[in-house]
Amino acid sequence: MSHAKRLTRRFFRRDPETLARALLGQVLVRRLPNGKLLSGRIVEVEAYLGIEDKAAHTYGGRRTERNASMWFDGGHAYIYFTYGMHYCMNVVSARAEVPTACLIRALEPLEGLDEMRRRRARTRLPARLKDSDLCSGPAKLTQALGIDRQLDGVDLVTSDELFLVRGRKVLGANLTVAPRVGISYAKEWAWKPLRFFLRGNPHVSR
DNA sequence: ATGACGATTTACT
DNA sequence: GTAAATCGTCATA
Repeated sequence: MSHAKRLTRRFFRRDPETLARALLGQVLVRRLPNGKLLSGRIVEVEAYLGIEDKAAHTYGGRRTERNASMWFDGGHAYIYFTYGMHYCMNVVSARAEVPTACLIRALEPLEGLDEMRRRRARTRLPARLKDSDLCSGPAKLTQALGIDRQLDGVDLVTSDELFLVRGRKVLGANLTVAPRVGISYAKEWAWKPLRFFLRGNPHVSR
C-alpha cells in the first residue's frame, strides 16, 4: 500500500464537491515518527465551499491563524482542534487563495489496526474495540492515525508523514449523497447535499 | 480581558 | 434520546 501511486497536485486542484467525490475510495497513509505505517480507505467525506458557505470556517472570507492552511494550494492538509479535545482533518481543494476543503469523516482501516486500537483505547479496553470503532468519525480517525495540529498545513503531495495514494475504483451505484453533519447553525446551508459516503459500508460514521 | 461556542465522542437514562 | 467532557479560537470591548 505504501508503494502504491501517490495522488498528484492535479488531482487536488478541483472544486471541493468534485474532489470530495473523487476522494472516496482513495487511501490515506500516515507514517508515524517511529516509522510505522497506518492507513485507511476513505469511505465518507464532506465538501466545504468556502467564502459563500455558512458552515465553512472561511465563511465571509474569514482568515485567521487557525484556518490559514485552508487558503493554501490544493493538496495541503487543514487540521483543526475543536470541542476542547478533538482534531479533524481536511484535504484542501482548488487553488491557493480559494479557501475550500473536504473534511475526511471516515476510513475503512487497512494497515496498522493494532496500533490504531491502542491509540483509540483511552476509554475502552483495546480488545473490545471493533474495527468499525477505529475510524468511523472525523475525530476518531485522527486519534487512530495520530494526526494533530503538528500536521496542519503539510503538503500531502510531498510529505512522507501524511499522504494519499490511489485506491480501488468506487462504483457510482454505491455512492450516497446526504446533508452534512453537525452544522445546524448554518441555516440554509445545513441541508445542502454535500456529504458523500459509500452505501452500506460499516465504517461510515453513525 | 472576557465570554460564547463549536465541521465530536462517549456514556448514561 | 439527553448530557457531559473540555479548551482553543474568535468576536467584542
